[in-house]
Amino acid sequence: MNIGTKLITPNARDRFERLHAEIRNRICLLDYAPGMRLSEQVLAEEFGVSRTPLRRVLVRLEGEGLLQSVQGVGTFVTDVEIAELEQTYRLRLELAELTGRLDPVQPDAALWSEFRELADRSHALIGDPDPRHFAQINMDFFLALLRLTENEPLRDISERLYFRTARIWLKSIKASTINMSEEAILFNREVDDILTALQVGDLHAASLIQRAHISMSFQRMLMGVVAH
Amino acid sequence: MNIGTKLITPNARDRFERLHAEIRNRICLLDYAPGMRLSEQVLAEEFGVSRTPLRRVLVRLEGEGLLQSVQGVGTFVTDVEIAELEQTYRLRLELAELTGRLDPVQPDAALWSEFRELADRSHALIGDPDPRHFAQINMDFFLALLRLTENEPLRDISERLYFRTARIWLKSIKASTINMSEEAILFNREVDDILTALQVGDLHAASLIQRAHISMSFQRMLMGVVAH
DNA sequence: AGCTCCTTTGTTGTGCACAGCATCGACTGT
DNA sequence: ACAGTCGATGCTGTGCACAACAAAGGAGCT
Repeated sequence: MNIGTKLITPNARDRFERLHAEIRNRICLLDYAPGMRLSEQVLAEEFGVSRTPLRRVLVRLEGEGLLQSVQGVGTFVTDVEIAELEQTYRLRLELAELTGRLDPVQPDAALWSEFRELADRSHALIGDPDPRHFAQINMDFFLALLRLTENEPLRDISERLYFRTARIWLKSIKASTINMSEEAILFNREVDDILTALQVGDLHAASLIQRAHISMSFQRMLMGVVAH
Repeated sequence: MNIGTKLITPNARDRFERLHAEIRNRICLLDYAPGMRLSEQVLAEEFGVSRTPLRRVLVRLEGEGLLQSVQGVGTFVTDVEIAELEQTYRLRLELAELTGRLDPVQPDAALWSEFRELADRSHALIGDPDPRHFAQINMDFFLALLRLTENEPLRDISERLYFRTARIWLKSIKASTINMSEEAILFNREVDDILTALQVGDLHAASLIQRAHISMSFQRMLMGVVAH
């Protein structure tokens, strides 16, 4: 069976995964902004399925804290309170460090080439600071770093928390386009610093650098919120 | 509106929560053992609903890693590989310690009375070492300790990981009934030690004690697995 | 004018019938 | 006797029609 027919004839599970990833991406990239109402019928028609399988995806996303359905009213993209956002970031700091301490694994050839690509993409970002590109690269880089640990539960919950808060970070970045270039430069420094640590095989150092940058990123985000 | 009518006329959301908690409990208390097949139709009839709302619950539980549905075959209670179990326990150790470090909050009167009740229940366990009672008390104690932090994301993921692995611990306890009494005594010591730390207001110490006991509990569990 | 009630409209939630799929067993050809 | 095939069976997945529900708007009364 080639790839073409696989795309044309997806079984139930694959279709579910596709829809899930697609809608999650739209939420995380702010195509669906926090507070926005989603129509089950419209989404179902767009994806060419009935409401039933689509609802399954929405239920999953509700379990992940990205959506909330209210009978008779609608399905809404969740927002994140500043208090909970701070708690999540403090937790993510600790988890980032754990990534370098629990079941760390040296990157293989495939992961290295992915890191190199990410470095190129992030460099290109300085000249063209598009918020959406920025968010996508940031997400890809985070997910790539997660592959440096073999601890699957740790990966799961780190991913979960990232998807829950990344869009709020993106929202604050978009709110102040002046800081976009500066933010892109700082992100490039983060990527370079972490890759340097990885090149000498010090995964724990890499995770500490990541931790520091997450912390600073959140501080800048708070500044931005206060300034506006 | 009194409680009676509320129980008779539950709205959709409450009903969902009830079914979710009920089935999750059955899985965690081994009423539904790992590998067992659940029938959507049988469950739906038992709870007096159609398959549709029940399936919503099952989808959520699948997202939490407790179930897995396969088209044409059935819905199965998941098992946990020994490798993943070890990873999860190592992660839970760290999270337990974080509970005492991130947003700790002193227990209020209600929580204190709950702790006293738990101490009584765990003492009663020594004379009557029933695995199911043991599991229920262990779970209630864990959830009570979680209320010592105000960090909601931390509570969420800790709960999640607990529900995922608690049943495996219970399974290994049930496999060797000889160790039940000994295990109950050790659990009582854990409760007493932690409550002692809480009485002097040292939440971080309490979390470190919990961490130590989780670690030792897992070690004993590995011994039991090797012995059988 | 302002308030109340009711109707209308659009949404998510539910029940049911059927499709898709995997498994098992019987049947048939060799 | 045996292997392969085909059909029966029972499961989850899907589509559709309708119920439950909440919000908005208008009619009618004070």
